[in-house]
Amino acid sequence: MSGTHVLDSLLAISRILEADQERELDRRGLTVPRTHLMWVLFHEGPQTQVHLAEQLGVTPRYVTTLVDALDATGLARREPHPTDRRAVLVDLTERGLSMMETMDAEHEQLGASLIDGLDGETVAAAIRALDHVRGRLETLVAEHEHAQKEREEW
Amino acid sequence: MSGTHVLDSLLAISRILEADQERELDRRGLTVPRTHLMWVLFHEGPQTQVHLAEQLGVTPRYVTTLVDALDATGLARREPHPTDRRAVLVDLTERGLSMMETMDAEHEQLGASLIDGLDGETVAAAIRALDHVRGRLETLVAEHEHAQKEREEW
DNA sequence: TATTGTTATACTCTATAACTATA
DNA sequence: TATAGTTATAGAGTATAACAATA
Repeated sequence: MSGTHVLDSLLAISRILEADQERELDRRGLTVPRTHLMWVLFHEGPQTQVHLAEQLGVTPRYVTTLVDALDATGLARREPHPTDRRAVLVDLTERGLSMMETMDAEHEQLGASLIDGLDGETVAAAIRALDHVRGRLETLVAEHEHAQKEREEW
Repeated sequence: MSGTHVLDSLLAISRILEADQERELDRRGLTVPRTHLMWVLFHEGPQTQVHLAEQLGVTPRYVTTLVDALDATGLARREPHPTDRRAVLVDLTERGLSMMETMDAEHEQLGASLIDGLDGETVAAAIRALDHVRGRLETLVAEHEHAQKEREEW
């Protein structure tokens, strides 16, 4: 009963966060996967496309498309890899970097404003519960993946 | 600081829930928006396409595409509207219905299993916090929308 | 021979604009 | 004239398969 309440609240919050994020990105002419790619560059520095594909959980082919789009809009660029002539290093441009800095600040601000008005104990309990839920979910997902592999073997 | 923790936990949980959901749907040959449409039919009964478009927050044109796909896979069907010959009523087939029943049960089970192992007080505090966060988010989104409208007026 | 990235192709998500049939 | 749904078109997300250049 209350478990369903927790799940439904989480799903509702997800939907709102996602919709708000998409609207904010749209306003800047960005899209979710492109921003995600820039986010990785922002936090981990220049990367090869294969590495980006792993980080983002998408195919290398799709990274080509994303980088093409970011390049065309002047947010990222390809540079030659210093030692491997097959590979390129993708990096943020000045404009891409300053955009990520702005978004990073907004992220912090949003986080603070979410718990604004809640007492410390409730926040602490919520953090405990969220961490627990996250752990449970990771276990469940692992089980699902296991079940799927078994299925695929037949 | 802890606000960012809450936000990051929520985002991480969203990502996991979404990825897991997509994998489960994929396994059944479904997609997220098609399932969402079936979910509405399951909970609210047969609907016109215009009404479905409103419920799902998409264009009527896209509902046509979704219903076409569900029809082609035998999960939903179009029926003539009893009084308005322009309109159709979309309804679940037997197979669509039983699929929704299965998913509904799994949803309940997932909810229960998420809080499995947490004491009642923590769960209560988490629910309080989540409801608060949701309210804050709704306020923020409304503010964003307001700001956007102002921008558009110039 | 294995790996990096790209060309070719295809399906799904989603929108806008124009149109048909009916209200 | 307004509304319900569809044809036409298009951009974005995403995948697989085949291929080129380089390791």
